[in-house]
Amino acid sequence: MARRYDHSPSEIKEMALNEVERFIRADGVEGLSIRKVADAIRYTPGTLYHLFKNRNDLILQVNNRTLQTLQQYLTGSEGLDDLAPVDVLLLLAKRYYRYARSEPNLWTSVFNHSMPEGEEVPPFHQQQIDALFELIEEQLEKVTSLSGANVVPIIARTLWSSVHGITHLALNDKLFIENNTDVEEMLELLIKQFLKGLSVQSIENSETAI
Amino acid sequence: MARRYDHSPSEIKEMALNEVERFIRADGVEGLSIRKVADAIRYTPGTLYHLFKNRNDLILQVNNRTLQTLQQYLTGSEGLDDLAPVDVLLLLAKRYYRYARSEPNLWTSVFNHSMPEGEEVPPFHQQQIDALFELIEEQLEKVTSLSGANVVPIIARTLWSSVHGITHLALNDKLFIENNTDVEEMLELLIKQFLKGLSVQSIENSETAI
DNA sequence: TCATCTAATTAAACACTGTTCAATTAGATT
DNA sequence: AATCTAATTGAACAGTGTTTAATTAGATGA
Repeated sequence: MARRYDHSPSEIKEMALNEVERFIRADGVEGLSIRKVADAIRYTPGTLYHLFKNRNDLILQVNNRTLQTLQQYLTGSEGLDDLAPVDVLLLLAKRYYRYARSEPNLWTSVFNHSMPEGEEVPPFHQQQIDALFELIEEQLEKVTSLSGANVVPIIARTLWSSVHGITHLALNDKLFIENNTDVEEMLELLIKQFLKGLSVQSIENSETAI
Repeated sequence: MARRYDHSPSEIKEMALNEVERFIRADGVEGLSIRKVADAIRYTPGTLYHLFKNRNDLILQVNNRTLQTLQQYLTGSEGLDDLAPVDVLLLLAKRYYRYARSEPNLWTSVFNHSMPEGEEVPPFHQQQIDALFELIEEQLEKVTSLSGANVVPIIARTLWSSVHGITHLALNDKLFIENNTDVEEMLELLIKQFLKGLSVQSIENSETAI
């Protein structure tokens, strides 16, 4: 059988990606099998290889979806506008962690993924990640002591990588003091101390104790 | 052929783990194949399954080795004793990052690893990770404003998770502003601001600008 | 309407993978 | 020398990603 036209190419892509997402959500990237995906949408592996470059392509596209969902999860239900920048950052950090907790396999798939040797992270994916950092930059710009500074992108990435690190270790059970460690408190600690540190610097108080 | 006694069980284990390490170092965890390991040490997969529980067991034991090496890399060549705590933390952070850069696949194997569903991180591995955090706690204890505080373990994990996060994103090319972003400067920024924030708090300056 | 063309789809093959297990056999024990 | 035991093997099972030649449904042109 050939040229069934049961579905348009983009319909098949959509169906495939939905299934890939389902498999990753349930069992992580390791639980993803092209044959199973093909079965689920009632096509064969060959058709998938016609529409996607390879397994990695499938994963990458679902990862991009996940980043979009995450972005919405972070910005959604707004009400961020009338909060102080610190509090917005705090809320974003907690939401970042909560999303990771709610979709550990999808989140892990995004951030444990790395391109096969020689291949570059495709631009559409880079942009999606940059968009995330922009949320943080936006808030940092509002902190008077930093507005207009061209260090903002670096500060944003430093702060957010830290939030990311706490989330990453917590999710992989590598953080334990006792198992009731409150991760959200750690996020609060991080953001408050880091921003306090920044404000001190800008107020020219550099040589305080330690 | 059976009961060759060419090598003792622990010799075979040692040889196997050396090969596993070689494969992970070269091609990452995905490049690891039990059959290839067996071939390399001139035994068969069955023998490996006699000495190890399964593939995950192999990985876990090499990951533990890696953590030991990392620990040595961090503490080695001493000379840390006559530095200020901040500077020790700075040095440790940079070494952490540099080690990750020098052995990206081994480092990634440790921190992207998670146990199969239902299984717990074995104690010997937990302890190895705790030992890492203790290095940080040790320095934080020396910061006068914190000595004796029972929050030290949490502060240590917060700070170190942040260092970890920066390293993690940098290693997976998810940090880019421009590709010449200086990661070590970010680590410096993080640690300095975070510690500055802490000292401000302890000096009772809580409500400074922002 | 019918032959031709084209591109979507398939089945089959290739070279792998982790894991299990019955059969073998080298060396220790009696 | 016969028996026992446990280390080691080979073969089998049930998968995996990927490539390719063959098929064929539907569009195109005569």
